Amino acid sequence: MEKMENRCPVETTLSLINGKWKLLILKELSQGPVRYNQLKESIPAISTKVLTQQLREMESDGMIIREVFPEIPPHVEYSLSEMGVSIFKIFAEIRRWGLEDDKRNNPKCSDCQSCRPYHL
Amino acid sequence: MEKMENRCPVETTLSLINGKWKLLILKELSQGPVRYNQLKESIPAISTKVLTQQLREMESDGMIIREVFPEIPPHVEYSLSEMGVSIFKIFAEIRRWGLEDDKRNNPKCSDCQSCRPYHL
DNA sequence: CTGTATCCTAGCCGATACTG
DNA sequence: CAGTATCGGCTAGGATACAG
Repeated sequence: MEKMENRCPVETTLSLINGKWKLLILKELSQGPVRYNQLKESIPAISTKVLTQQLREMESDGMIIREVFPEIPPHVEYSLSEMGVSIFKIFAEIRRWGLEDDKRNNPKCSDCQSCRPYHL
Repeated sequence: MEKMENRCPVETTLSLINGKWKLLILKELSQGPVRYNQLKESIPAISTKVLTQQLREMESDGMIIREVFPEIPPHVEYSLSEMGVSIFKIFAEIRRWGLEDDKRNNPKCSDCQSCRPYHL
């Protein structure tokens, strides 16, 4: 799913969250603004490189907002944009579907490796 | 998003359609049962290997049904299962979201390379 | 007609070290 | 604290040839 080549709203929408960690990031930010290292701690398995990468993509997609406080030491806060909130709600819908459907025997979200405290 | 390791309904759901062509296949099947070569012709850009691969995955995920008619030459029909229909509807919802949101300047789905006659 | 079997590539992702 | 820079592995997907 390349970003600029597909013209399908569904694929475009899906490409917005198709990084390996974007849903998780979305979830973390849904609690309110979070700093870089807080994110890193909430999602220990992600590397700094990939975390930054995904954050940059999400920012340029307009899903999240990156606010820099000109202090020393550096201080950066990430938060959901309005669009970030609305797409997050969509995936709450999907979650509902995923849970409803017993046919697929979905184990309830209990111990995603980096997703312990909350549920998507 | 590995299939058997994640426990998140959202990720599980997304993994169901995270092949590059699965949405397209879903769409083709939504019109009714289709034979292998019909699919290949509707989606010319896909290779036989990948087409078969994705079909097999979708089948084992319970989204589609593969029916073999014991004839010569071989005759195989693919169709949506009940679950396939229901997930397809979800992504119709997403499409609606994608189209509503002008902020992302979604070009209307007009000329996906292999997605001409219908819209997702 | 409905697929396998090979071989190959691009891009995602990770580990680790380093920086303003 | 909030990131770059580098190197390198893995795997989904693609091209092509062949088979029952």
